[in-house]
Formats: sequence, structure tokens, C-alpha cells
Amino acid sequence: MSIASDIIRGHTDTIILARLAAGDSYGYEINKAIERKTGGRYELKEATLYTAFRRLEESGCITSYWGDETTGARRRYYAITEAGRRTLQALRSDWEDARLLIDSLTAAEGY
Amino acid sequence: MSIASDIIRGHTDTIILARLAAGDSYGYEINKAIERKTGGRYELKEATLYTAFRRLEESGCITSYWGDETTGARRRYYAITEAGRRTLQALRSDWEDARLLIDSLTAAEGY
DNA sequence: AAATATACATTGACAGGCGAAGTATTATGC
DNA sequence: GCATAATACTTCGCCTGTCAATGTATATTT
Repeated sequence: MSIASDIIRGHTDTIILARLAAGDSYGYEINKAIERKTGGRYELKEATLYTAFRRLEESGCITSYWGDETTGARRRYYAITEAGRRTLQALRSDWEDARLLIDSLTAAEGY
Repeated sequence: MSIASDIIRGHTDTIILARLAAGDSYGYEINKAIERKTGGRYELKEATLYTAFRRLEESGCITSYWGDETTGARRRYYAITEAGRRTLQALRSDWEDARLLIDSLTAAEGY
């Protein structure tokens, strides 16, 4: 991976919620979507992804249900909840703030 | 603290190096500068700060020396090295990339 | 028949951040 | 004069998110 994980760290939940805000999906698909969207420059590790699902479900941001595939491997679908949408809004807002802050603190000028 | 730590996580080194790129300084002062610069919205925790100093010194990005204060508590000053400046450049470049990536992955549109 | 792709899950280790507590000196308010 | 706050650095142990490794199972491709 070309992007340092420690910088992306903490955005996993936001990324997943942002994807689910556009419609229900499942782990494998979400990861492929991220890979596609970043031109292969980034992907969530499976362990990270499924850990995040547990975390988000536990905190009531998402719910899950088994798909009814008649063929292929079974899929566990995830859906964002109202609470999840509110959380997503808050996380996006946090990100706006943090981006400005980090820009300011790591800039070449101003010290 | 109003900014989620996990979002700032991974930027500690960059913040410190950016500050030291403007001239030698010491822990307490660096932290106060950050507090000032962010209007009190952010500060590094002492443990985080000094852990980062150890890490950066270990990796050759900074060097340290005791100040010759005749009054007040002793201060350990830090100076950025050439390697440190190169690292800083790389970290800033990483940040540019990551910022775009995160923006794209957490945006409302595009899924 | 073997290899690859799809799909989910768990375990154990690691690293960074941080709360808490401690040490020491100087400045300030009463 | 004395308590309190500010300055300044340090270490210990915990918590959390990430991830390598490994395992399971099915479907498709070669």
C-alpha cells in the first residue's frame, strides 16, 4: 500500500458509513469499491474491515442481515441506521476541522 | 480536546518536525505553540510528545541537547537533522495524497 | 483436478496515544 | 513567608485500531 496507514487510521468507520449511506452493501464489495475508487492505491485489510463492522454494529450505526444468494458464497449485508447517518455527519464535520488543523500545524510557514 | 485523537494520530511526528524546521525548540514550548496556533483546540499530551521525541531521535530525524539555562527548569532542546527535513518533506507529500483520498472516500457523492 | 475468485471470520501481536503519577525548579499571589 | 501555580521533563501501564496469518466454504475458470 502506498498510503501510510497511520494517516488513514481513524477514517475506516467514516469510509464505511459513507459507502453505506449510498445503499446497503457487504464487506467484499465495499473493499473492492474502495480499491476501484482509489485506483488500487488503497484497500482496507479484511481484518480491519470486519473489525469495523463489529464496532459499528455494536454502537448502533449499522445493522446486518444475511443475503439470500442462491448461488455463490453467502454475503452478510450491512445497512446504515439513522444513528449511523448522524454519526457520519459528525465524523465528516470532525474531518473538516481536523484537515484545517493539520494543514496549519504541518505547514512550512507560520512558526 | 475537541479534535478526535484518532484523526490526528500519525501526524504527531509531522507536527513536531514542522515546528523544528523553523528552529530549535523544546517540548514545553512546542506544545504551547501548538495550543496557541490552534486557539486551544488542540494540544499534544505530554506522554505523546516525549514518546515522539524518543522515536524521532532514534530514527535520526532530530538531535537533542541540554540548554544552558542559568534560571528556571532545565530544558532539553531539539534540532531537526537533514534526514529529518527529508522525512518531513515525505510526510507532507503523504499528507497531500491522503487528504485527497480521504476526501474522496468519505464524500457524499460518488458511490 | 487445480487454481483462482468470491466471501466471511478469528487470533495474536504491534504501535501510537494517553491517563496518571512522579521529580525538580522558579514565579506569583496573598 | 508560604502556598499555589507555572515551567519542564520522564516513565509506566493500559487502551484501541490495524493487520499478518490462518482457516472455512462455495463457485468459476483453466
